Amino acid sequence: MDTPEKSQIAPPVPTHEDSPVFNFIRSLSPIKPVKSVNIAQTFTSLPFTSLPSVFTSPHANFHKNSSLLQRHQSLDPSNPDRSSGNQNIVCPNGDFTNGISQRRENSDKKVSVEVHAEPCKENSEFAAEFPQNSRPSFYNPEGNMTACSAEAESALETAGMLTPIIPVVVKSPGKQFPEDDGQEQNKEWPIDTSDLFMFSSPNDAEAFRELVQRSPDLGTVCLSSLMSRFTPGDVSNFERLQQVDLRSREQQQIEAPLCLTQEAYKRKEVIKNLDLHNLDKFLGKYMSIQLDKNLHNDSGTCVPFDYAAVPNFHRGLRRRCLDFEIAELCKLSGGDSDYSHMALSQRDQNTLANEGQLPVKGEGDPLRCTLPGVGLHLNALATTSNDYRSVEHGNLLSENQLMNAQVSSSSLNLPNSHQTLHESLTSVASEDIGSSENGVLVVQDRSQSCPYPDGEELDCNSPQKKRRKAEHSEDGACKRCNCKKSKCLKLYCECFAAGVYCIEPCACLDCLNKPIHEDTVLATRKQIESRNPLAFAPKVIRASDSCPDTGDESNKTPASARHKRGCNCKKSSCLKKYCECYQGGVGCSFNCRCEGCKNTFGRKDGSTLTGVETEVIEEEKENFEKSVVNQGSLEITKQRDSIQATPSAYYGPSIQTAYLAKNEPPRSTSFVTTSSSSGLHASQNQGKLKHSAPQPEFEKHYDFNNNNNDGGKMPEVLQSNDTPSTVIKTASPKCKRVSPPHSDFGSSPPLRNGRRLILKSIPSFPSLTQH
DNA sequence: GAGTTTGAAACT
DNA sequence: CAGTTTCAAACTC
Repeated sequence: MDTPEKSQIAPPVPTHEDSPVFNFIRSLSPIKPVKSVNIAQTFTSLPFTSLPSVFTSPHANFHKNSSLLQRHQSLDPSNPDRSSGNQNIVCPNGDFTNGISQRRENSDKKVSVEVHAEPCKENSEFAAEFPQNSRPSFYNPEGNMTACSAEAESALETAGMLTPIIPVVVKSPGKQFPEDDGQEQNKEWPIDTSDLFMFSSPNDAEAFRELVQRSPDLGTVCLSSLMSRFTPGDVSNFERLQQVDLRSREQQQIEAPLCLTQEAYKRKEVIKNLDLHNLDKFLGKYMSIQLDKNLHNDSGTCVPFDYAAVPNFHRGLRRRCLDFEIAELCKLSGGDSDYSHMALSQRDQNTLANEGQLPVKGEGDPLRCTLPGVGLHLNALATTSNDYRSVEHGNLLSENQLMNAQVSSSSLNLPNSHQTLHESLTSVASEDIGSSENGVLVVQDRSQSCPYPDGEELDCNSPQKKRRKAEHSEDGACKRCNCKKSKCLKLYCECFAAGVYCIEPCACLDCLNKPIHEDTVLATRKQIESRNPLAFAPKVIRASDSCPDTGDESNKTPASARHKRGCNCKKSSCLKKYCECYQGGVGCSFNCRCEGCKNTFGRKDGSTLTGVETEVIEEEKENFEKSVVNQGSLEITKQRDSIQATPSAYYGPSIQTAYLAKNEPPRSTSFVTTSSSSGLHASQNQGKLKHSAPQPEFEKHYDFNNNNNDGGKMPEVLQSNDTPSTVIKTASPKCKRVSPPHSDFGSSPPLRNGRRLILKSIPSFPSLTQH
């Protein structure tokens, strides 16, 4: 336990009154270390000039949960004695428990109070999982940390701190941490140092913290800056992570100040239930980078978090999409697992739950101010009002994403436990990372971030804006509805149909498509899916840009895709957006039952356009494509998102089993994936499919008698990504379209160009059915 | 902005 | 499963 180093660093302190801790405590005169609300405490002697803005955030109360309270000497210049002599504290027994330590740098410049947590047996597995290179390093590189439990505790108690102090961690860099030698019974999680002090107001507390953060040369202080803006759940998980990390800390010659709020401690049981694998990695890397940045910046000064510089976490995946699914997912994974605190503080979540979305307040955050539709992002955070079960998939951030985005966030929305989700998200290319007002990280699809160029406020009530909205809201992006009677619980509602919650820009009435009505939404969704398993599937199955065997540029045109079910236009000639094919930018196919089809993207009859007609149509097409720019990639993204964020694998049925359930042989196929998406998509999809349903079963329920392609051979796509495949029945409730396999497409212009429709994957779609 | 048209969704 | 109704988006004025 006791190592020579420890003795050298921190000789025992004879008495409590004379102990460095006691002196240190006394030096903190501005703060009366008495837990009594009756005692007015001031911070007047501290040179902070303004209240930290952070306190206006939802984390305003977070000082209670702040993990680390550290002070620089300069905090209290009136106590010169603090700077005298080395006052390292040695933990007499060196037990690796918890505690408070006074820390003094060799340079005698830094003093900090740190709370350490012991390694936790229950976390040992995480230690193994946690990559060494991603372990957090919240340490001052040169810091020699020692700690004392008994002394510190006694001293603090002597000083009048009534808050129980928990045993202490002793650790010096390079020292061996003793194994958890049977002290489990004594194990308690350290309390928040904030609890050791009473501030006259939260502002004081925060000001104190802020002040500490400004200490120019106290690198580790930055940690408090970081930690102070975590949600309690973040902190608790982070602490847990650190506990895990303690075991191997000696290998890295580092040590971390551990911090754990009482609240977090109370949540220990909850934390225990979490699979923090992803969290660990995420937090580890994130913190590593953050702290490394903070601790090792060139100037040697603490780098405050720049909220404005925080990229938008909400861009990248799906906005409010799939809240339904995640809610369901959480339910499936055990409703008692509290994922919520990983994403939002309770306060935040309450706000969310009550409003269906987070209030859009961009104060102090230019980014948020300027981001149109930020509410959309926040919508992604939709949670249940009670248990916060919902965590948007988009919240799952891969460490890669985080790293790439150079995260500088104050608070973390921690990923949930689903490794698969995590993995799937790591491959999302179009993600940015940002933070909400609450610092909640949300990943959102860029394409769904309503990127109105002028940053104009969304107003779906304006026809022009509506139109533009539509342009930007293809395939579920930025859906905004105007429902009056459907309560946004029918497919009439674009939001609902797109699998997203309605948000502020919606002009719907009596909307039930909100997180607070999650149960209703889910139930309705299930009901609809029971009627039509593909009801929430992408309507347009887009061709891949990676069709290897064609190289035909036209393959990338909308004509290479098809509406999964086809249209039924009578009067619009498939030339207006009434036509779903046209709206989706795809040509009509034999699946369509339209009359007088003049779809410029491809007529149902496959008639060839020539001469002027072609030119006109091409022009039209061009214009259209401008309006749905990136739609192709969007579609891919969407499909990928669908798979990633709400893969049917997570819930069950979906397409793979849909037909099985109906015992219907799949017939023609509007549901054709034309070498859909990218290989990524395909591969992922396949992977997911494997998860949810045995491949053979999947194959069994689709008609692969593709006449024009493989003559009924099993599509290779099911074996590899490059295989042509075929047609899948659309699963329209009414089976409206039963087209013969696909010579149809062969006759259509796109196919005539040599494109082959390849069933690379079945776009996933939300399926809530539990299995 | 109000009214109309349109076709999908829902219902019978 | 066809016919009808409902619905909301698209469109027109």
